Amino acid sequence: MPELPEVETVRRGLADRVVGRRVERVEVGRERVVRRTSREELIDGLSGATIMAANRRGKYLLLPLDSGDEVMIHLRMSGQVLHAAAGSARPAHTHVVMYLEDDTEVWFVDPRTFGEVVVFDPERVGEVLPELAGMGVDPVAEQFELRPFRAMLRSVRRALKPLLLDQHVIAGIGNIYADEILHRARLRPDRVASSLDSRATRRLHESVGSVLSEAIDAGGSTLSDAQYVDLMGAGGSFQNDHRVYARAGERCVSCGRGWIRRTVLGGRSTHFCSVCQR
DNA sequence: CGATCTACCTGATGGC
DNA sequence: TGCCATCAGGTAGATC
Repeated sequence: MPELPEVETVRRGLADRVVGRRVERVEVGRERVVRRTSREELIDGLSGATIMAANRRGKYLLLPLDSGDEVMIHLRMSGQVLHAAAGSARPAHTHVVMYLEDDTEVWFVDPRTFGEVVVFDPERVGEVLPELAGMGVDPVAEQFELRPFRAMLRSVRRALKPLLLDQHVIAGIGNIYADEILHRARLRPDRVASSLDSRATRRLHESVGSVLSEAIDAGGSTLSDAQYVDLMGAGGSFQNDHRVYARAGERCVSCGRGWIRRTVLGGRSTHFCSVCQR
C-alpha cells in the first residue's frame, strides 16, 4: 500500500510528534513483525532510547537513536504507524507498542504482517539490511539528476513500468505512482526504456518529480479501503487526483479522447490511456 | 540480463 | 445468508 508519498507523510508526522522523545517501554505482539532479528533485540534496543531523527530512503523509514542504533520500519502492503494518547483503544493487529515519556504511544499496526520493525547497529547495516546498499536514487530525498537517469534508460531493454517499480533503480515508486507518472509523461507502461528519445526522457524525469511531490503535498493516496492513514489516522487526498489508477473504463481526462484501460504488466495491475500514452 | 511465477498474510468484495 | 474465488499499495527468491 504505502509508497514514497505515504511513507514521507508518516516520516513528517514522526518528525513533528515523536522525534526528541524517549521510549520508556516496548511491547511486541506477533513475533513475525520483528523476524529480521528478534523480539528481545527490538525491546532491548529501543527501551530507554531517545528517537533523534526521522529519515526515509525509498519506502524505508530510518530512525536514529541516541544509543547509536537505528530503527527501521517498513510498511509493505498494509502497515501503519500511529501516534495516540496513552491508553487509547488500539486497532486489531497492533503488533508493536512504544510507550513514550510524554504519555503517548506509537503503534505499529499491520494486518498482513508483511511489514517489519527492526533495531540495528548502523555498522552492521550490510548484514541486517543488505537491500539498503543496492537501493537506487530517492527522487525526493536526494538529487535526482536528468543525465544519469537518461543514461540508465538508454542502457536497459526493459518495459518502463517494471523499471520504475525496481527499487534498485529508483527508490520509492510503487504501483499507483508508476501508473500516474507514466500517464503524466504520456508514455505507455510497456514501452521499452531504451526506445525513448530525449524529449520523452525529459517528460518522464519531470513526471517522476512532479507526481511524487504533488502526492506528498496531498498527504498521499488513501483508497476506498482506508488502509493508508497518517500518524494521526487521517487519510490523504491524492486519490482524487489519480488520472488512471483504478479508473479503468473512464474517459481519459488528460486527452479527452481515450478510455482508461486496465492490463497486467509484470504481474501488477496497470492502468493507462491508449490514446495519449505512446 | 530480463520475464514470470511463487510465497509471505489478512480482509474486502463480488458472484452464485 | 453463506460460501468460494479473486484481488490488494511490496519484495525476495527460484526458474526458465
